[in-house]
Amino acid sequence: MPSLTSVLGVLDPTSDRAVFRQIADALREAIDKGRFREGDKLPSETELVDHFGVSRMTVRNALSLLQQEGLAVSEHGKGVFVRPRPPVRRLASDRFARRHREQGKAAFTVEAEAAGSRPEVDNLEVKEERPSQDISARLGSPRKVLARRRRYLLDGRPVEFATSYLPLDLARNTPIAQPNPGPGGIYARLEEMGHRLDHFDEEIRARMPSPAEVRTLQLASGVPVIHLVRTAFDAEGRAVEVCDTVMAADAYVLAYQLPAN
Amino acid sequence: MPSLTSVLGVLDPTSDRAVFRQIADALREAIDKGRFREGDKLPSETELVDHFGVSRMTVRNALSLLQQEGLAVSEHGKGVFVRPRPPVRRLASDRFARRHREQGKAAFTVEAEAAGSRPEVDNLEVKEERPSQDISARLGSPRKVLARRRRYLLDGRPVEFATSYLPLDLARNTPIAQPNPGPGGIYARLEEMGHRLDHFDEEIRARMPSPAEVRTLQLASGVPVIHLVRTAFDAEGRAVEVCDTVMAADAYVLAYQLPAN
DNA sequence: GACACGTACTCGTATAGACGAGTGGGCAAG
DNA sequence: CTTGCCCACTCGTCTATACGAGTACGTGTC
Repeated sequence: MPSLTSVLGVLDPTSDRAVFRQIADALREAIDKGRFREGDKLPSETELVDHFGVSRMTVRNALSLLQQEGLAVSEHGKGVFVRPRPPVRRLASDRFARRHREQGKAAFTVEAEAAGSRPEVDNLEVKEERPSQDISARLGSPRKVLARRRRYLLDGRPVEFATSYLPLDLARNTPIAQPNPGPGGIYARLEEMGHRLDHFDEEIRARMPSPAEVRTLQLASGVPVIHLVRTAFDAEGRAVEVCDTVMAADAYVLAYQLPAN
Repeated sequence: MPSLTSVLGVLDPTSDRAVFRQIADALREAIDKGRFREGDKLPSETELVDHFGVSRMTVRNALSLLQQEGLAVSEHGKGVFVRPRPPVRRLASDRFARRHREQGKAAFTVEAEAAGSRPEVDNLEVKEERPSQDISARLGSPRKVLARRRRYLLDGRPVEFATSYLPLDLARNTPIAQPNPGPGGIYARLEEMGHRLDHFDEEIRARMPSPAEVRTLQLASGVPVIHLVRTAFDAEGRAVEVCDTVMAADAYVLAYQLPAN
């Protein structure tokens, strides 16, 4: 195996760049050049201390930088590893087209199985509650809403946490208030109930996760979340559902098609 | 002014939660509750050291956590501040509709001025180059492409860095190869040249920025980027342009409208 | 008043040391 | 062979100290 010097080079003591940044640069470059590949173990803190002749805190600063950048993950007792790129789930903009609703299975399940992954849904919760100000405004200020919460996993890994909100007067005592709303999901039920869906508005933000989100999505540090809020409108222009979704950003690509006219 | 204890509480020595996490929790809670507001200065490291009775490194670990979460920013020589939420630029999915192209000014300029901000474009670069593998595949494998790079700023703050790629056979010796392609931008020129635009495909990812992106977008730590790749197709189904855009995630909300059928 | 300077405060960087805790392999006892 | 333990190695947390560098402000000089 090649010497650390040939892989990482040495420090430039004349540089005004902070030592821990130089070390981070060296590691980043080695990763970019493929000297360390996805899942590979980086040199241990002790090895880096010996190689660069610096204190351990300096090395840890460097490694911490790489983790903030999402390039590396540390595992207690094992080492620091080049962060593997998980398989990406692609969300196409036609995923809510009526033709997809008419089959039966949930969209998430169908797509995941087509991609060769094992889908799971957990943390199911359906309850009535008072809406937050934001949700309330989007739904036309209902006094109470039905909230449907669930978490989606691929091959055991949580990738998405979503909550649907529906005005209570619309959802109470319907299949939508059941844990399993039946084939085609709540959009199919809404249409059966006479709310022909017209269009969806989606708003997309990206940000760093809250500590709670880190827990429920088991996020590595340096992984942002995509926050998507979708509002469903029926043919009369009424907002009939708002779906608030937080996704692990390293697991998703969102795809949209826009007409040019 | 209230005592630090009433704002931040005290440590729980019996807790198994790491001290620096407890300190971060206390600060986070105080921020959430509005005890510290946007732009407010947090207690200095020294004050926190005195208040919690811990060493400075522990306090710095806590503050560093908040910065990674995007909740705080530090300024050398001044202090650590609650990160202000910059005004958000909203990108609607109809922003490339033909009717918007027919006026004249660049979309960015028009929107920014409408929102009361001062728009700027800089770092203009137009050159011919060999496409990367990804760009090449999206454009139908041209040997060379015209690359148009520019950076967008709002009120002096960089918010977006974009590169447009066009097959060279299509763009060479046209207004598109000029630094300023004229009213309506390159999409207007493409249509004048007979490439009637049919639709756009957009792919959206979110991730942490590279060090180079941190520089060009002057990103605070804890701010992800939104990476958007748009491909423009003409009526014959040919990909005539790919636009690769990196946006400061805290400056943008992307909005899309999807039909339900 | 304008300017230079010193000083106190801020965060940034780095060192050295200590102990805790998770992991995995080897070795010895059963 | 299996089980259980120990040990070596890993990263996690925390202390204590030191100096550098950017900022703000007051003070004294011109």
